[in-house]
Amino acid sequence: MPYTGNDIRRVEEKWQAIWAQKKTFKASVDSHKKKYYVLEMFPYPSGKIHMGHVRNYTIADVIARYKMMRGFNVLHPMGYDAFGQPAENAAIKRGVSPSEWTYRCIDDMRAGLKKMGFSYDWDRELATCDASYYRWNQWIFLKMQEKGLVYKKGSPVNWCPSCATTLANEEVSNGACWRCKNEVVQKDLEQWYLKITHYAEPLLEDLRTLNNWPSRVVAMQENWIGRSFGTDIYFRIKGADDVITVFTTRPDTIFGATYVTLAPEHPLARKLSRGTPQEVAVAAFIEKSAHISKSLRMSGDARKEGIFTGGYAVNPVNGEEVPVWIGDYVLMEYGTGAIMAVPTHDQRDFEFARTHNLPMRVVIQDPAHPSVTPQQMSKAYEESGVLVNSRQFDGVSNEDAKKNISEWIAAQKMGRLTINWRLRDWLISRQRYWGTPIPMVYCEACGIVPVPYDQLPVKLPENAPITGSGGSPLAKVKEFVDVQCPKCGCEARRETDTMATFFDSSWYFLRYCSAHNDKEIFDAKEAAYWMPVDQYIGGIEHAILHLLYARFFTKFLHDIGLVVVDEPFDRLLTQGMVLKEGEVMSKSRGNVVDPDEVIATFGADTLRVFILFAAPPEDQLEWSPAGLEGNWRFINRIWNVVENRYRPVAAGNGMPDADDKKLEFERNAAIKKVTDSMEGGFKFNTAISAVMVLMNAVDKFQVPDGAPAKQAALNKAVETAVLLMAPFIPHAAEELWQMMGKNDASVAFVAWPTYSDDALKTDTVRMAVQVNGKVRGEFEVARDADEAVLRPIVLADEGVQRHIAGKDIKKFIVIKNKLVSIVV
RNA sequence: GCCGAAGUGGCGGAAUUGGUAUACGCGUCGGUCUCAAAAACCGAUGUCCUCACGGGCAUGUGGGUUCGAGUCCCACCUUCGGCACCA
Repeated sequence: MPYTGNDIRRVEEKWQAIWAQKKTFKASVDSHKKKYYVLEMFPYPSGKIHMGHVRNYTIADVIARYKMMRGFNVLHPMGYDAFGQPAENAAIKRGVSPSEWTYRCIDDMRAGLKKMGFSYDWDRELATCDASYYRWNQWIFLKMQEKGLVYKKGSPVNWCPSCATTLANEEVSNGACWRCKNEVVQKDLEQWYLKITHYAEPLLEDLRTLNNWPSRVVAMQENWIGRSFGTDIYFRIKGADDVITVFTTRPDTIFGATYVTLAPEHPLARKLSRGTPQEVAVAAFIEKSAHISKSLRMSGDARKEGIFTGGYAVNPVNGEEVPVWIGDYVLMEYGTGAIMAVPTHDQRDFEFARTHNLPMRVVIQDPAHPSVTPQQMSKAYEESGVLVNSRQFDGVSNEDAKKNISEWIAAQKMGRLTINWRLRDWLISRQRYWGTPIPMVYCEACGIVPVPYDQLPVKLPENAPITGSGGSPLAKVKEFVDVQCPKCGCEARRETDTMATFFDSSWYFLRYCSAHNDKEIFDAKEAAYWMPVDQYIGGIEHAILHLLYARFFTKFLHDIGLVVVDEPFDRLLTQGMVLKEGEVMSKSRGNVVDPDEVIATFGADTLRVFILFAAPPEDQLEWSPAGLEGNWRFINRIWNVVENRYRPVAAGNGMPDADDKKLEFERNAAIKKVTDSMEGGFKFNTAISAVMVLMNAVDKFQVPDGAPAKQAALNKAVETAVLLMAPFIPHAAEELWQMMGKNDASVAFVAWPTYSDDALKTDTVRMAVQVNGKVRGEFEVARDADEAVLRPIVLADEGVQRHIAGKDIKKFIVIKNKLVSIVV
């Protein structure tokens, strides 16, 4: 009977019920067993699970189940990243409270996850919107505050008008909001920040230890943190006490600095113009720059607008007085907001200088044009060369000069060596309701006061008016806002912003270690046992955002002595997207395939096999109904063999014939191939194909009536196939294991099959013969045959003779058991 | 511009890391079974020349190393992703 519709549902539901009832996948600390922590990036509960979830979690589940069979003590938890804006949008649109909507979605997600048969320890399930979870967000915030890593400051921030909230730098991509894709604007606001920059160095350096992360993720984080070594150089203002500090990575060009450029926002920009004829024009220019959006100002074809301040600065290396300009291409937020301009050797400065008719001087000689004058140049010379016009450094290569000049400048106190980071502190306050309240209180007398630890959690009130616009909803909840100052007891008011939801997900992997601890954030001993996460799986979209924040939190919690490790995720796998007709599945495109419908016809096991077989886990995956059916057929073939050909038999003890040996070879080869595929980076597609090859051999293998030895050989091969497939098709595997009369409680913990190298050594091998690099023949010869044996056989062959007849044999190369290469 | 990943049949993709390129699956074609169809099973399937035996050409392009290159080296091309007026 084929394994179809109702049958599949019956079997899958049966085993899901058994796993739930017996808590088959409950994990607990066992110091005698080696642990393995498998984690997938937990979902935002927005409704039912989709194919992206299915792929992500199937990958994780197969790894978890494989490791169980390998004897590891596996922790495989699941939870919900439950705070966030969609819940508020749902509240506005449907009139349900964010809480109600979220918990309803969680129920739907959970049902979908259970239907897939994932091996979670459900006792560790958590949702970040539970007060039992977010109180520890507040706890971490206060700890960070205690350690000086939290501050509030007013400055220009990223503001998404459509989401009506601030955004972290990491949440802005190409000037657009990561969530709604609308344009982000700058706004001056006072906001809470976490000093992630305090960890810039270890966050960058420790990337080198993450050898099991995809190199592109490492590269992306490197780019994001963006360290550049350089030199700060002090330019005194002529006729004033002020000093302009410029940052440069090209101190070798200092003698070619013919002017200085300030960002429009630079504090000295306006000041320098005071009392000069430029004063009015400068004020107008600064005003104008302030009103141009950042993305427009930074856009590719920028025009290099600027204006002379009227002031002059002194180049410390040669005492030269150079004009100070304001240029819109200089950014206040990078370096010092001021640069020394070297138009001959920096393309941007070159364009600016040409536009505004500023002086230039060549200080690095282009070997191809040794006597070129600035007037003759059509662009800046940014390559290497020898210094000229640079006094005592003339004749030095610019590579050496970088070091020599910067050290000389530092020694002369004309500047100092410095490091600049691209990474900015993490803006975490959001003007939204559905998030963790920031545990701070404003008191007239005491200022900003942290909520004492024993008053946690600061609970999110149920009844805030949510409109999606017009400031923090919590500000309108009087009972929430009004509070006594924890310090002096006077009337005070609570902070009404909530935390960015990336705060919640920055440490959830630690909470899983003791998910229901209500005394501490987590049990340090449990965390010491389970951490780090051995294998983390999730989408590439978190390459910077979540993965950077989680690393930051882990380092902080390590530094305050709570966790042993200082990197949370040992191995990282970023799964590819699921496409249909070449496009990402999405509601707006109307090309989504509902996992439920697939499960209803073919079962979760088929869906799992399809999604793993169709492409390597990191690659994009194209949805294919035909492929899905092919994978269902494959499961059916195993099912049919167990049902129709597997017969319990007393171990036969006849001599194995050639067929038996062949089957035993295939069985061992399959074990080796599947094991290697799993160990060598979870190449599920080749693992499954190896079992397909084994099943092809099983199908060909004949068992005549009354041949117990042959029956036993077949049984052994079928049992192996079921075990090798067990991580992939957990429901069918359990059922088949039972059908074969095994009485293990669950196939999930039956030991992974092992292979013997002896069985893989056949008596004879097929070898190819090449003549002058081209394959001209094939031979079946005894294993390990050497040249003495091979030479006569090979040379006698007609096909080979045809190509070597009448020619001298120059070389006769034997690659044992593989091929013979003849050169004539 | 800088950094990262990748280019293999009609399609998804294999290739023990320098050793018989195209495993496995999908699709297509042919066959068995059937009144017929579906399902299932069996066989064929890179491409060109040849009735055939055979042979030529094929892993983005062009070179190189080697008895032997999808794999190593050099120079390109294309695609995807990240960063970017970052001084």
